[in-house]
Amino acid sequence: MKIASWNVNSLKVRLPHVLDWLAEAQPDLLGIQETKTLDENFPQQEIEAAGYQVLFSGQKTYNGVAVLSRLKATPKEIITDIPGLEDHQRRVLGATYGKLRFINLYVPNGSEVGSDKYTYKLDWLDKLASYLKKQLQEHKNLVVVGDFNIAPEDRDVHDPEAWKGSVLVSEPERAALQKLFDLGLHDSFRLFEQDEKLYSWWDYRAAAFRRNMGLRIDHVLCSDALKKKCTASYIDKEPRKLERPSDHAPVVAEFDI
DNA sequence: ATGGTCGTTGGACGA
Repeated sequence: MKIASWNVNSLKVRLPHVLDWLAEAQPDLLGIQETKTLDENFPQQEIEAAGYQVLFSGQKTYNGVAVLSRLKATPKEIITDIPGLEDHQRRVLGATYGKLRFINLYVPNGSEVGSDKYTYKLDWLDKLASYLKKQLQEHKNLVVVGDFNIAPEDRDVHDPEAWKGSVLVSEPERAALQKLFDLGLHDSFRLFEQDEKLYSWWDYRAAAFRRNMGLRIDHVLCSDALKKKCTASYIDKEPRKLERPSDHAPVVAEFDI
């Protein structure tokens, strides 16, 4: 089973790239973030025509998440919020497909360390950890994907000195992500030997992609049981090379299930 | 990483 995550930065603009990538990569499950699309405008027909069933939770202008599946199972136990977290921002979409629990997240960016948005991010991650702790007790096979807006380690940052202490890499953010790892959620990417300087996001500015000035902030996390069945994990840079790309690349993990 | 661009929107704001 092939599971992926992609922050598309507007599904309206990126739909052609998404449809091309579905045809090319053929993921079984894809979590999409930053659809920036109201549910009433969601391109459901086009995605279903590509052979995928789809769930979505959107809002105007900002945020918005969707889950695409070509599995036979009907999604159950659908959630669009973290229990106990009052949030009008559409950042969460979870569903159970057969024996697999799948949660797609668009973690808050945090803007700047010390800002209100940063506080919101840390609080959001704290509530998320409580929820995922319970989810792990209820679901042996749990996959949590998304744009986490956190680079776990310095090797996930093109220039750690320049980025030191700033949003996306700050210690409180990394501690919040580490807390998820400590619950027994594994960064699938690090289960395998990887080349150096592999990232999932590059700023649109300053020709950052061409210069590979990126961060690895998009992740596929998996529970213990799935860690044992994970056979590959990688970042597909190809869509980032296209005309009018998202600033993020799809991240992929494969499981022998 | 001085800023540098996108996307949404119709002037900023968020990332």
